[in-house]
Amino acid sequence: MSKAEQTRQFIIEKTASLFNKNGYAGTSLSDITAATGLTKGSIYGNFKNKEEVVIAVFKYSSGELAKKVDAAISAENNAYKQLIAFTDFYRNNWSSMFEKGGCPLLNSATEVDDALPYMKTTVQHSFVHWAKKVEKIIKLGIEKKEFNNGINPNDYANTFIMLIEGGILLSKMANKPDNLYLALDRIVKIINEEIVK
Amino acid sequence: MSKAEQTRQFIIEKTASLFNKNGYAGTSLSDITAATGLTKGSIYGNFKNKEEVVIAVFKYSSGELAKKVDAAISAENNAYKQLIAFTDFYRNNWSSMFEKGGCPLLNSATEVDDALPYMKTTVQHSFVHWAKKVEKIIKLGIEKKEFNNGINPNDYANTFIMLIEGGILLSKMANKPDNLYLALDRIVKIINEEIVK
DNA sequence: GAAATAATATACCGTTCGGTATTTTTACGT
DNA sequence: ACGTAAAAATACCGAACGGTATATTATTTC
Repeated sequence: MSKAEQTRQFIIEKTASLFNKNGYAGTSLSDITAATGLTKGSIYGNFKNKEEVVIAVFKYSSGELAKKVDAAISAENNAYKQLIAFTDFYRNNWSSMFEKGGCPLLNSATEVDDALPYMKTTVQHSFVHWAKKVEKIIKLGIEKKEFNNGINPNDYANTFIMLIEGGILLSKMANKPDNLYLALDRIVKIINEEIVK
Repeated sequence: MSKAEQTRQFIIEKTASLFNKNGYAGTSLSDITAATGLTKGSIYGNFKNKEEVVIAVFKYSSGELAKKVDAAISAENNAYKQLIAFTDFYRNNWSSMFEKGGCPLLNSATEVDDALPYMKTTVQHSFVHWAKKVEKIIKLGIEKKEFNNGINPNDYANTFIMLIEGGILLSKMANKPDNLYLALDRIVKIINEEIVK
């Protein structure tokens, strides 16, 4: 990794929670220089403008989250355990996520949809990709005869995502994980009562 | 209503969807003067600073939403019908809500929680108030023996809110109401299978 | 280790930011 | 209809904004 690539990565990592906490419009270039200890010249030597930083940071933040979720899921060897591991991931990691400003998909989605058109498709893809991941587990469960085959995997995937994002929103607001836990319990209930044979 | 009160209200109404679409940090005073046709002098004659506009606009936006939800609910005469009317409200009004930038509670919550401390408690109260409203209907249903009495009204109220906010988030991102409908269907299913006797 | 190149810092650009005295206009009570 | 008080427009403030040309300092490559 060249010096430039190192610096680029350094900027992205130091800026990630800044953007996630204060938003894209709420984070200035001076905030970025302060957080990194670098100067504007250095930032603009590695990114052509603020937009490019925003996009790179979102891809990093959502990518890191996806990687961790994937790791939790792929540690299990059947569809049921994988779905439970998926819910457990949020049960175990909400605290560190909240410290970094919450779910980057949730935060970016609300800021982006009307205000930053250049980011909207990127965030859209993240949600679709997330749903596809959950969907795939459910489809695997159906294939392996673990799960009922009359169900709609995409609907269940989206239901889980809505519950998780809603749970994060309410828990973040209340400064306690109760509602997120409630949402995760609801997901587990749905898995046991409607998905599993 | 004095001229000043009229102007104040005019500014609030014209600015509401601006803030809801572009965020508080993403909306400048020039945006406000452009939207109202007024000058900075006039804005600052009616509000002491931008913060005060932000607070007034959030109270207006969330208040208008609450009024409409209340109207939909109070048109019904029993707890079950009221809960269904609550879900139907979003089924019937998502389109106009999306045009104005989506749910002001959702949008404000994500921007506010780490960045605008002076707004956080205000938004928190809105969520609590919302949950209390739904909770009250469920409690009424229990009192009137319409609903099971072993259930936790607060948990169900929060589950519904999480599903609605998650549904709005995903539907707004996808530019179609499918997932919001899915969330609302899930709420109805819960009402029928777990709440109603 | 020196030359070439890449990366960072400096100093500055024009613009927009939130905010404010002051003047002008409008609304209102009599 | 007129005088007064309230409201809105004008013109401006310093600071911060995103961005850039140039100079300086590291880092490669031979």
